Amino acid sequence: MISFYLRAMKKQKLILIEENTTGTEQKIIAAAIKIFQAKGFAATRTRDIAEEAGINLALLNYYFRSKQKLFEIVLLHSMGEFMKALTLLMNDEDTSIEAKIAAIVNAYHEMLKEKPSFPLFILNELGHGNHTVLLKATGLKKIYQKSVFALQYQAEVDRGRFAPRPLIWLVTNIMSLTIFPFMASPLLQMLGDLENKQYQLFLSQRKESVTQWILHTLKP
Amino acid sequence: MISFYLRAMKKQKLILIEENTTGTEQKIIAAAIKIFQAKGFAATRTRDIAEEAGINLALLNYYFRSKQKLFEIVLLHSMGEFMKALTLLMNDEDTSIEAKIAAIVNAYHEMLKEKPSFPLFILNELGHGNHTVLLKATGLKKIYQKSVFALQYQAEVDRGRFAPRPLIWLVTNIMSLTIFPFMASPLLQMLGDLENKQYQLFLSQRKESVTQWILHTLKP
DNA sequence: GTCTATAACGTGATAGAC
DNA sequence: GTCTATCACGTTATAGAC
Repeated sequence: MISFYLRAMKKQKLILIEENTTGTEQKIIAAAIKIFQAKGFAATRTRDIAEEAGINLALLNYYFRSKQKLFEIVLLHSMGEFMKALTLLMNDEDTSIEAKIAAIVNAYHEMLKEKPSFPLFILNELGHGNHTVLLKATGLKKIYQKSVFALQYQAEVDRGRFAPRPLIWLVTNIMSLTIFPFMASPLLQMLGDLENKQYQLFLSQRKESVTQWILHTLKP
Repeated sequence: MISFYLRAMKKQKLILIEENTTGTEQKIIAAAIKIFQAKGFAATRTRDIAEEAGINLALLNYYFRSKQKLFEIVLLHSMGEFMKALTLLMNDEDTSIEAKIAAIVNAYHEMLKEKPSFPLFILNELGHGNHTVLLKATGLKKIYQKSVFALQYQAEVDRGRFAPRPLIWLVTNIMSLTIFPFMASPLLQMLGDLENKQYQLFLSQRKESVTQWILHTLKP
């Protein structure tokens, strides 16, 4: 996975790094992913990353020139992970669009159960720095606009089964309904007076309804 | 507004500060709100706040003992602003629950048009530090659980018009559908290939449908 | 209350030995 | 490639004059 994004970045001439990453390099990247995602760019100290990787601070600067460069690799990789569910499932030739939506909702739930801090990290960093360049480097837009999913959606619109709106309406609703409840868990847990386990249960029960709600938003 | 929260914090013995805030104190708080909300705790330098307030750095530490203390005031105030739309509108005796939902959706849109970075700031800081204590200090839970809105909701559930689920289901959907599109604007703008103005238009057009979608999620 | 000057500390990055 | 030691700088916080 990582090498894929390194290749993408190389194409964009954003970084100059060899693909054949050594074991140490991998360890550092893995540690950086963990710490950066948990604390964000500003609150992260390169010393923490080095410690997590079990290596020395100097070595970190030997492999990656600076904190910023290392961060860009992490952000790009995170973006890829974050979009993986979407992009992979969107190009299944054999399933209906309804089935795809259900699969995407499910995939996001599985991922966010493991990494609830994921979307907050990405959206936060995307909002702060000028990382729009990086966004484009992932080639996300193309994958999204030329997907089987997009074609199926347009076909349904043409047939009059879906309201005639740009695809972004649907994607916005899918993400809103699936991702936000994970991002806002501290707030919603407090309001609903729910313990961690109870909140997890709420989310999984809710998941069963989400796909139906999304499909309803498509009606003309 | 600020004094209200200072009073709340005083009750909780979290900070020791006089209510009769001077002009200078207000200027510092206003500056702190602006900078902290824009950049988050870690990325903010007290120097920036002092400059924004037009005063000296030492003065900032004279009024507020530390960066942390000042931040807690800002976070608590921000929480209040963020929930204001919800809590005020939830206690209108004269409107139906449907009208309340529409009003809340509208209020959030108005607020987020002005301050799009608001929710990202709050959720991010809430997720990082141990600010759960602060959350409780706002007394949000009581306002929420004992509101007219909550009573109306329960009445509709008892009458069988709404599916028998805890109120948190509804609140989660309201927030998800209204707030997330603002938080994820860099990502969604890129995917939808929309300029800033086009994206604003998308959001306002979308708003017209959101209330209906929310009402649909209530059906048994 | 408000300022200047500075202390005390933390952090990113590098020099240089091995 | 990997380490120890250290630099150079920025930042929070305080001391002390006015």
